[in-house]
Amino acid sequence: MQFDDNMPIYLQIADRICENILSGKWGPDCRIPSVREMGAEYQVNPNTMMRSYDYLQQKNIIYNKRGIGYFVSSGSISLILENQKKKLIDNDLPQLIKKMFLLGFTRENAIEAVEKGFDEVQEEELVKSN
Amino acid sequence: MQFDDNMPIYLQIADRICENILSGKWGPDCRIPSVREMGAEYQVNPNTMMRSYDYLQQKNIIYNKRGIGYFVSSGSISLILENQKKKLIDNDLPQLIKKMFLLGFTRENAIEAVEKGFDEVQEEELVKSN
Amino acid sequence: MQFDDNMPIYLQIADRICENILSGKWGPDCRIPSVREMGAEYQVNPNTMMRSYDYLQQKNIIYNKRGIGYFVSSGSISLILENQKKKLIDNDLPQLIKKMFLLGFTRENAIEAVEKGFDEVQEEELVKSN
Amino acid sequence: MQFDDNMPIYLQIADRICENILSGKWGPDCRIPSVREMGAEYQVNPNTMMRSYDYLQQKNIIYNKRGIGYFVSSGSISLILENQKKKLIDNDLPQLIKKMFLLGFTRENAIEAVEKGFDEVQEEELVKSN
DNA sequence: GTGGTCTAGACCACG
DNA sequence: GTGGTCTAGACCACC
Repeated sequence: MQFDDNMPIYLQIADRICENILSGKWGPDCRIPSVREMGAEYQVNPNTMMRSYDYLQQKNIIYNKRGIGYFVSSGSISLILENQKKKLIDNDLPQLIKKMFLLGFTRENAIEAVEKGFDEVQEEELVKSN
Repeated sequence: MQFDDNMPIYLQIADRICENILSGKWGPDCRIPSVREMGAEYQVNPNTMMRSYDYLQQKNIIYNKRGIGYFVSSGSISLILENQKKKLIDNDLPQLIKKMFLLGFTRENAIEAVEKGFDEVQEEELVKSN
Repeated sequence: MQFDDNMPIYLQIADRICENILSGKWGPDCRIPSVREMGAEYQVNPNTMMRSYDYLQQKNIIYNKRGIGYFVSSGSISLILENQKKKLIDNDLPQLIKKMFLLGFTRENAIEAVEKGFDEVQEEELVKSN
Repeated sequence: MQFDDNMPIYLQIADRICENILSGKWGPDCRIPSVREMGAEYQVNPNTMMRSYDYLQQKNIIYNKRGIGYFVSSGSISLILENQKKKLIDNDLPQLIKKMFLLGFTRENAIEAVEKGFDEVQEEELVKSN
């Protein structure tokens, strides 16, 4: 796997794990691979892997059974979505809007652009689902 | 000034300087404050300030006259802005909107969030200009 | 059974066994269930169960007849309990009370907390014995 | 410094730092020694030291200024006391009470013992303050 | 100079 | 076998 140099590897891996949970690869209370297995898969030191697990456990997305391994929490999916939503609203969106503002977009321009963008995405998804 | 912990301070300051240029505070070939003055204003280490100027100079947004100071470049700016605008509309915005869509935002939710965000930015900028 | 994450499981089980001995469920020289039976009851790995027995045997609380099973020691227990009681009154309790005092508990707070705690334990044990 | 083998070193060091804050050695917004300095003092690897700081930052007891160091949070003292109180009520006290129960203390015995212990501590502290 | 991340390898308690 | 802790040493971004 390729890693983006602008973000810690352990966070990128945590994101990947979240994706796997969201995609249904690992359901609730499913055991995820051990630190060492996962470390081998991502070609990463077990310590680094451990950090990803630590991080996810701290966020209540996975939990630990001692001597056995890590497991997906039952509420994990909603927690992940909540986290992502929070990040989007608190960081991504304001950042983009500020950029638009500085580039001379008026309030109306901005809204219009979003409406247009949304319609396109909606249509795209509609097509995909057929 | 408050800094976002997720981005280098020198880049955040560079952004602020760009804003000031865009807002017309500093016109073409206008001398901008010295590293020390600016450093004092933003309560930041002069080294950090210097990095911001370095970065902007590298981007041809400001230029340097030795022994005198830094000045706003004339032509390059609008070109850079055009590029940014294009990139924003073609990449950043659709990407974000898609993300919102996948996270369950409805068209109305999305527009509402953008309106709210825009108003906040607008107000923020108003405050800053006083 | 629920386990406390801050203590080894085998020690927690050992405690439970001690409780059962104290409560009279298993009298002196009474044979206690096999490692497998007990492991099944507590839903625990037989290895872990074995560790509990090892630990208790080492403390002379139970003894082993090869090929037959584990048995409750006769004389040693009451002596051990006496020791524990002494240690509790002389060390553990004063230490905890001092801590409470330093953390701002009043005499009334402290007594109230103990009463509440005692009632909870009592109820818990009542439930368990059913 | 001597470390207790039953607890991770990084947590023991975190406790020591808390004590130093409580004792007033490091007031609010005071910079605490760097990871490397502290690591040298406690004869511990900087990574381990970092873990202590991580832990305390996560608990909002210290905060970080990038490139400068770690600083004591303003609300640190009440946070520390709160944590300790919580730990006492949730773990230490119930554990002790259970022990007392199993050792044959009645509710009245227990309360009496606590009253006696509290009075002794109170008197002790009175003497010390003169 | 500061913290932050990563690796490599070791040891341990626990199941 | 599992995770958890610790060390040693390296490299990096940032101030």
